[in-house]
Amino acid sequence: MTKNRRAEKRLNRIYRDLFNSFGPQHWWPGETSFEVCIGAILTQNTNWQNVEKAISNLTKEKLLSPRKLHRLPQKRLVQLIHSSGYFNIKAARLKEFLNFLFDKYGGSLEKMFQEKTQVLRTRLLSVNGIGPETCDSILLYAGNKPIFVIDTYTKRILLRHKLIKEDATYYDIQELFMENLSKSAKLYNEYHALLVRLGKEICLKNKPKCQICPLRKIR
DNA sequence: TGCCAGGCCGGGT
DNA sequence: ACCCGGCATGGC
Repeated sequence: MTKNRRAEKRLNRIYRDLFNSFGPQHWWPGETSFEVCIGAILTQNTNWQNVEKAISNLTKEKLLSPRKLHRLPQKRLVQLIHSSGYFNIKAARLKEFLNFLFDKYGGSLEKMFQEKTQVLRTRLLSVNGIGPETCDSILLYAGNKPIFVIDTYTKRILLRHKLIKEDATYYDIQELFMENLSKSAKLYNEYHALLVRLGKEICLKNKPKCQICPLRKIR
């Protein structure tokens, strides 16, 4: 996929329409970079509301730091993140991430993000439990790196606009955005947040002719 | 009530 | 190289 004037125009128009309609989304809805990393893992295939409860438990217990979570027994972690669902597997994934963070960067996110982005991306993807979306969410929303995040909402919306085909992969879709938009973390941040907002605002499955959609093509 | 939510892994073809 | 079952809660 190379730069494509038509795609460029449509993607910019979609962004403009969404921003005009919804305004800035102030993403990621987390306080610190570390909280973003934890949230990115906890929200895998899970409603954000359930994740917020889990994060709020960790906050209350003052456990929301790499060192504290690294030391916390996994059984206790399972209890605290119970509301986020898949608690056993997610506790293990959080531990995998923390082990990685301490092994490679002495537990410092700051050090981790000093790594060259592409190198860090490859390394994060090798952590068990971190796939493309979780990895890119960490890079963009915790590390402020210009990497576009793709999720199910994004794919669904682009399908409706016929900007991609059904069989497009994560990387196909990511390339479409990154080849055709200016390489800006701020833009990627807001754009993806707006797509999620749109995905939540309208029910694409049950309301095929939603009236409130700001994008005329999504009905 | 049943369906869905800001995925990813591992085993089977 | 795909395909699919499993993982689990809380809200509507």
